[in-house]
Order: sequence, then C-alpha cells, then structure tokens
Amino acid sequence: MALKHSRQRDAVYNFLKDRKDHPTADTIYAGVRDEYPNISLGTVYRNLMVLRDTGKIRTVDVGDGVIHFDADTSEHNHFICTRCGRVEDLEMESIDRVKEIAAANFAGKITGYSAYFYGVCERCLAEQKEPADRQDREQTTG
Amino acid sequence: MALKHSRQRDAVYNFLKDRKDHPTADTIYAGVRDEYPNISLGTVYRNLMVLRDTGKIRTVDVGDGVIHFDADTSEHNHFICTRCGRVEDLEMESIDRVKEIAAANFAGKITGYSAYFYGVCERCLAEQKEPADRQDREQTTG
DNA sequence: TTCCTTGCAAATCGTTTGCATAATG
DNA sequence: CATTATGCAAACGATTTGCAAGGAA
Repeated sequence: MALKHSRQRDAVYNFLKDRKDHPTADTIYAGVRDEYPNISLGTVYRNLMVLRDTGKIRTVDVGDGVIHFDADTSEHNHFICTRCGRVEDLEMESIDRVKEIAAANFAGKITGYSAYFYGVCERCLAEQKEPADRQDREQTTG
Repeated sequence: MALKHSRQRDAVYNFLKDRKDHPTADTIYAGVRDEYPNISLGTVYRNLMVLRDTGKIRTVDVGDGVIHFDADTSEHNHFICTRCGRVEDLEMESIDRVKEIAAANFAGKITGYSAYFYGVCERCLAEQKEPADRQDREQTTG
C-alpha cells in the first residue's frame, strides 16, 4: 500500500480544509460532487479514512451516530449544541493540564484525550424559540 | 407513556448495575438471556433507552461505532485502551474545574461534558506482546 | 507494467420499528 | 379494561467491501 496520488483524495481534503464546521461524510460527498460529479460515496469514505490514518484530518465522534470530520488536527476540544446539533471548536487554556491531572492517579499510559462539552450555543441562546424542524435531543450518547 | 413495570427491564438494569466495565447492547443481551432466554435484542435496546431517558444509566460513546452502557451516572471520565479496547472509569480530581475553564472563554451555555482518554491500560502494559486476535486501532473516532 | 484507486452495487452490522400478543396497573 | 411492554422479523442508515475497469508511478 504505497499510497499513490489521486485527484479525488485531494478534492476531499480541500473541501474539508477550509471549513470550520465538522461535516459528515454525506456532506463532504455532496460538496465534492460539484467538482467530481461521478465520485462515489465509497470513494469519499475510503479517502477520509486514508486521510485520517495519514494524520491529515481527524474524526470527531459527537455521539449522534454519525462520524464528523475535522481538518484541524491540533489538540482542541469540541462543543456540541444540544438544541441545533452544531459542532464548534472550543478553545481552552491549560488543555495540557487536563491530561496531566488525569494521568496523576492512573496506572496505564495516557497518550491522548478528547473532550466534548454539551450545552446551548450562542446562536440558539439568542433566538429563544427553538427551530421548528428539530426537537431537543438532550442526551444522546456521550 | 406512563411507564409500567417490567421484569425484562429490571433484568437489564440489574445486569448492568453491578458491572464496572461498559458492556454493549449485545453483551447485555447475552447476559440477560441466562435469566430470560426468550428476551429479544429489540427489547434490550428499548429498555436501555428507557433507562437512559429515565436517568438510571448513561450511554458511553467510545468511538468504536458501538454504544456502551454504564450504570454509574455520576460525573466521571473514561479511559479507552487502544490496544485491547477495554473501557475503564477514570477518577480525576478537579473534574469541575475543567468545565469552568472551558466555560471561561465561551459564549454559549455549557451544561455538561464528557472526556475520553486514550492510551494503553495497565494490563496491556504488563504483557508487552499484544493479543494475537486484535490489531491496534490507534485512532478510531474520538 | 505494476499496483493503487475508483465507481458501482451488494453486503455488513448496529440499532430501530411495525405488528399482533402478553403482561401490568 | 386501558395501556404499556414483548418477541419476532423486517426495515433502516451509516459505513464497508468485492470486483472489474481506470489512473498513477
């Protein structure tokens, strides 16, 4: 598996690269089809996995049963709005401290960590009425 | 939906109650069948969801594509061994601090959070050779 | 030419759901 | 009796995979 170059893979990566949200495979598929109308969902998935295994992107498991993708591989946390489902990045100082604190009383070796914060996003707080097409999903999986 | 009592639901909960690991629906299904050989997977799922919505148990999304269940609903974090897949509880001081730190520079309202730590568990560290039937899955979804 | 990639469609697999019947209050 | 819960099997939906054909080194 010497990994050859492919236009489709580039397209998938480029689509993800300049995005601040965290799209799912379907969204990426739809987006890339503008440029490559014949690309298949399978190819999108395969490339997403290759990109992840290569360390170019990361997967984000929000707990809604669908995998989200993120081109920002730097260590950062995510916030999931329980009202609209939006996934945002969450900057946080002393993010390293958390890992240290956890490692303190743990016998195994901790190599990484990811945290998910749930709540109501700024936008949803503003419009007090909740979107008609979407019911709250307070606790899914997390 | 007045929620009547059911033996099967009790069985599901009791199976989960005295467990420190975080079994999946399939494991719970297999376990409960000792007592109720005719119980169906669907019933197990339905009851697990009821128990979750009732706050009796919580779901844990490890990132392996399968939902894990935990009867310990107290606020605590989890550690996932990337070598054997084991999911352990991870005690951690100042767990509240983390939420505060995160809330500091965030515009929305944070109601809850869950963190997942990845690494190699104590047991796997001991036996340096990795189990033959399982390959490393360093980064799945997280 | 060799081997990786693609597109397509079929296959997986965890989870959900419709329905007729059984259990509960 | 009025409802909720169950078992079974079929339905779902996201992700994966086999295969023949196309593209890159």
